Amino acid sequence: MGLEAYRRKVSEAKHLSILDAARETFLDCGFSRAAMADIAQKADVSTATLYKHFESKEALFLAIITDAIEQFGDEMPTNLANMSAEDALKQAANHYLKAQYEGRINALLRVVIGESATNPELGDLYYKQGVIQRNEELADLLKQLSNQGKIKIDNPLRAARQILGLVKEELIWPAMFNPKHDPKADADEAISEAVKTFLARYGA
Amino acid sequence: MGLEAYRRKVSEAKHLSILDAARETFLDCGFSRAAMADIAQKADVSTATLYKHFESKEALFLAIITDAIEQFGDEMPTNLANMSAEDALKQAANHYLKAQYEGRINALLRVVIGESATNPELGDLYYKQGVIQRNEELADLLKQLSNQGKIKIDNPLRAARQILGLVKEELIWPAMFNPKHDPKADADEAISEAVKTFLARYGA
Amino acid sequence: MGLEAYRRKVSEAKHLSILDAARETFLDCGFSRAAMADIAQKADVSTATLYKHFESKEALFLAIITDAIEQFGDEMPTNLANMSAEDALKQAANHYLKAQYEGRINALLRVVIGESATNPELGDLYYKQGVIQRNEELADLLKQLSNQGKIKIDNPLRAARQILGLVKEELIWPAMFNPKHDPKADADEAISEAVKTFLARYGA
Amino acid sequence: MGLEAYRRKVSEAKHLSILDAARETFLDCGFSRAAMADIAQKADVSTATLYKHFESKEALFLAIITDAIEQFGDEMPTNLANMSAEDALKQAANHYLKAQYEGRINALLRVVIGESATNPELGDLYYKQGVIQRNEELADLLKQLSNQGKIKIDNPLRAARQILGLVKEELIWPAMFNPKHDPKADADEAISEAVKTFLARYGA
DNA sequence: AATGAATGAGATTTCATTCAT
DNA sequence: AATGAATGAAATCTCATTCAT
Repeated sequence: MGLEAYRRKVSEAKHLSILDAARETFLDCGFSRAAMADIAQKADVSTATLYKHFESKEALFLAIITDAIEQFGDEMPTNLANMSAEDALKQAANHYLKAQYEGRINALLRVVIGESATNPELGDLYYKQGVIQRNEELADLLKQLSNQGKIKIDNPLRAARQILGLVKEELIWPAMFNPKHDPKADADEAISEAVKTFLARYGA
Repeated sequence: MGLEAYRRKVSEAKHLSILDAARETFLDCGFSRAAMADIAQKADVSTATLYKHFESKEALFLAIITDAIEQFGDEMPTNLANMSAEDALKQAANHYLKAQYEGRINALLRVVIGESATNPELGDLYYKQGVIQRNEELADLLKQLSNQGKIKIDNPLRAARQILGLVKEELIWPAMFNPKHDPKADADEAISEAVKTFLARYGA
Repeated sequence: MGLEAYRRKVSEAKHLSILDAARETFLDCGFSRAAMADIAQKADVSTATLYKHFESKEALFLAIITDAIEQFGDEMPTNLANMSAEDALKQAANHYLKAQYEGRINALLRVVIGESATNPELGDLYYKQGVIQRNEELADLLKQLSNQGKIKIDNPLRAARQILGLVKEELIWPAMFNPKHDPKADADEAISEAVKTFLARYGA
Repeated sequence: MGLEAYRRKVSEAKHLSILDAARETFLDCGFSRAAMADIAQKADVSTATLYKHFESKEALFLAIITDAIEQFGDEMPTNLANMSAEDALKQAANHYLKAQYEGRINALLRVVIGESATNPELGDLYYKQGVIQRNEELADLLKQLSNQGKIKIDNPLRAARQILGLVKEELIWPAMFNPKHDPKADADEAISEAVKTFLARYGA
């Protein structure tokens, strides 16, 4: 079915172009300020077409969030366990940072947090799939390091939260208030200090 | 001028009542969803009066934020230096938590973060006055504890950020995504663990 | 309170002007084709003002219907019982007709009937308040005539429906399909014939 | 041309399926609320095909009405003249009722009446072909009964309207306001009473 | 011939802000 | 000074109709 395949291809292209435009708009403007007409224009379709693809502004927003969440997890490097604890932690932190800034996850976070007051299910979804799950991935790494005797940990999930807390406070939290925040200057030192504090307690 | 004084008093009362109503509305609904008409009704004034007191919705919102910021700092207990480092840190953390939850600072944070994408000056203001400044107050405490030989710290501001990061990750961050989050169950243990990690590095 | 009174007067004037414009528009165009913007323009107000007075298109429509229904009943002349049965019935029929055509009740009927498929409560309301109630008023007249021995009736409500059926089939039904239908030419004869048939059965 | 014949057959099948779907939709929802996309879906064709068969929504609606009108007249039983006047009239009334309710003519009527305000030609068409013509069929029956000396009538058309008016007022009119109206309970008595009044004037 | 996708035009509704008294 | 009423501009969403394949 040449026709059908062609149509599917075009439709998928439009779908992606809409998602891109919506993502950009929502992350730049937040949910309320984003206008469906603007999104349509950016995606080079009519608003009617927009509504053929997503049945409401909320549905479109949710699709953006869900999409973003689904792409989490690919970011954690896998062979960290072959390194020293210090190097593994630093590299994990760097990967995390890169994803947050280059993937505009910080911008996403701002919007989700801003909407959480009036849309708690959204906040819940993001927290469970976007926050806790990533914590667990880090906890897995810590468990491996612990099994290898490189660190000593009894509660890996809490330990994961602790090192994340140390890193986020310096490198993520400021970006919540400033969309142009650039962590480059502070990153290495902040990560290094976070790891130092972490290992002061958990180092073997 | 008894009459003039009376009028001023009434006007000030209205001003406060507007601020209260606006605060409640903005924190519940976020900036965009909050309606000036609702605020006026809650404050028991007309919309026209609202605009006599605040020239725009943005100005009103800014006043709320500024007000909130001004009331920071009253929360840090003063005589912590007479305690053990552990107790002082725990008590400071508890005070911080109490202010965040009882004063609805978490709700404020959600809104400010949500607005920071489109209103960076606001984010900047809040971050400088509302975040950094409180960090510095905590840094002062750490300095005192350090001077008394109870802890060993070379960079008090970073240390302050570190303990705050440890506490916030467990007790504040979840509330960003869930307006009904209640930290009571976890608070003591989380604080205790944060202090433990902190002192593992900085304890005397 | 001069100001308050003035405002009330202006507001009531606008309210009436909106009702007039809405009535005209709904009766001319039906519910779906009537546009709130048109109604606003005809009433010389903005659409926003329209929505200050009536919270939705449906509410406005319902107000029109309710208003119309409330004005029923003033149309039945009261001293018919002093006449011959024939004259009384003829005069009642004429009054009925006049109300239907001059008051645009036929137009109202068309719209209500058209909406009844998708809005059964509306149909129910109109049937109970607008149809049955008027039947009962006519039944009262018949009862009086019967008590005076001018006619012989055991079931006044059915008799009322019967004479109304005889009249409506000739003079109202055609207007349901033709907004410009004018009954003048046929009215006298149709009424006279209806009364003749009616009295053939119920005449004393 | 076997292929062409096949195509014609398929096309005719689609035509009928469209008509069915449109009839159902229009009668359920009225003209404005009926959506062409829904009709297409119900008919299992694309909207483009819909427009190949009917050039506009109005044309499709008109086709439905015209179709319905064309099927009138098959409903009047033919051998009524062999009965007593009373039985013939009762049976004619019953047939009429059955067609109205089972054939969804009442639903059709609601829609046509609702549209007559903005589409007078439609109302005119229906009134002439759908109302007057059926009246004339009944008038024919009355003429036959009259010729047989069973009733005495000088103006058969008016007499037809009269008996129809008597019946419709009780059994059709209520259904105009209530799509779920069921006449079963009242039908026999109402018809019997209508016939009684009719024969009081016209009985031989 | 048939279709799924696309859209322009328009619908209802909302709201920050101003105006007349 | 205070207000209730008013509004322009814009938001989301719908739908009859057309187009590219």
